[in-house]
Amino acid sequence: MLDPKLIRENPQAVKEATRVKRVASPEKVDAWLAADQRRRSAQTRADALKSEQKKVGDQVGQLKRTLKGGTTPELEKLLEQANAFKTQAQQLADEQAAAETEAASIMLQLPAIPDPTWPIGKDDADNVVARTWADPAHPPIKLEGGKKDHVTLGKELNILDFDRGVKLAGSRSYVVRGAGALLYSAVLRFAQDSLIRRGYEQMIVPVLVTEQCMVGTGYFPAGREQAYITQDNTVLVGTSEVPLASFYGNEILDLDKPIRLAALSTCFRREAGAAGKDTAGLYRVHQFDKVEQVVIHKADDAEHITLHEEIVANSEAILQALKLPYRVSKNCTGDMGQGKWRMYDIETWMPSRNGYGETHSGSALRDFQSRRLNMRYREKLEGGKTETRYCYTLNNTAIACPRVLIAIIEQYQNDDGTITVPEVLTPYMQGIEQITKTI
RNA sequence: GGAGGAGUGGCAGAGUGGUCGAUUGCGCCGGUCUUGAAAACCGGUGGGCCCGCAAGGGUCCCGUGAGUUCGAAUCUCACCUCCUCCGCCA
Repeated sequence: MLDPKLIRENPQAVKEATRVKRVASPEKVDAWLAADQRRRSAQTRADALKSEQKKVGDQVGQLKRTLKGGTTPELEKLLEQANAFKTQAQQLADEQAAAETEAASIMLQLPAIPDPTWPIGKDDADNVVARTWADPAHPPIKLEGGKKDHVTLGKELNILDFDRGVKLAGSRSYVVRGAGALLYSAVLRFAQDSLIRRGYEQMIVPVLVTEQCMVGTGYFPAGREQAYITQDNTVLVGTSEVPLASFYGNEILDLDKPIRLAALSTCFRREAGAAGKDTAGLYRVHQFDKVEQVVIHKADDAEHITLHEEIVANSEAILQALKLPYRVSKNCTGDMGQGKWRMYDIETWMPSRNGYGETHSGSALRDFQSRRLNMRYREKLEGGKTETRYCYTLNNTAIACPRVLIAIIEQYQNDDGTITVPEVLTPYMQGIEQITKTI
């Protein structure tokens, strides 16, 4: 959601945002302006009328009290007047409500204005690589000389079972078993510990949330098709960013310092419209587990940038500890989505793709979500006064399984078909340092 | 799932048709007093929207939404949430 004042004062900037982001359209901006104008006009008239109505109502009350149940021509006349006001006020209220509903509905579709320093572009092909990293001892490998992809390796070692996964749950389903399952949770636990050390509060949150949370975080209404919705109208989240960012919704916070949150949760995505894309393997699945970071802080652009860099650095530290080659890209405007101000993707090297695959996505949303979530804080001003402002929010993946397992399995494979467990994960692996076929 | 009860400001808790956006206490902020602090005393203390350069004015908000009424925190209906008891259950 945008600041209404901004749209009124600079509609051109919002129209430009619809263009570079490829979200909504300039016509939507004009439609909002018109609805907003109608809304305000109706309210001004309705408020004035209601004010008169109240005065007459008060007179009726006073008169009735003195008359104690009786009536006079004066009272009759006042009641007639009051009834006339009532009808008119109802009409204006309806007019106002209709315009309000329309304006609100359009508002939910409008894009936030992206940071002008971020790349402008159409889609992910226009993203700009900011940096690339690889441990010199663990460079990106290619699938040649007998090296295998994670599907083949996983099946051979019996740590991945796609056939039975599909039997249990349909397409894009999988089972991770044995040492693979240990590796799976080891990665997640390592990421959690890493964030705990960096001062992030661990949260266990609902993954089945209200529609309000989905709208509030900006996933609805645009992304309805991507979500599983239950017969109770609750929604299975595609990321714990949704419950984390919504956690303080409808509240006014005292924000002495940024609120740093992290949650491990299962995530669900329908992947509607992705039919035929990345069908094999662990890359694009309906259910996965992810450790997510969310930061809530004051409306301050400089701090926002610092925190955005922080959450990306947190994730890079995890990948570096795992010695996985990756690169960080600035997402161009066309690839960043409706609410983002800045966005980085981290892509990890995946030999089977012979390229980098997206494993992390870190966004800075300024007040886009907090306006939708009605999440504010009290800013102390000079002279002891306070002002409520909308918070700024950020989020980034810390690690997501099974997707990152593609990189781990393929990068850490040995010539004999075994997989070496990354050193930082061995404390979580019950003494297993190498995954071999055991079943 | 069945039967009852309840949702009021940061918290506690009054208020059952008008002068109530709401008594009071606690908390919080400012001040007086004090070497300093505490105590005591004095004052202040919610949010949204609309009009306005501003000062200020108007309007809405007592779980949510509809309704009754000239007028609703107060009456009616629906929904949501919480509590108690019973049943079932990881």
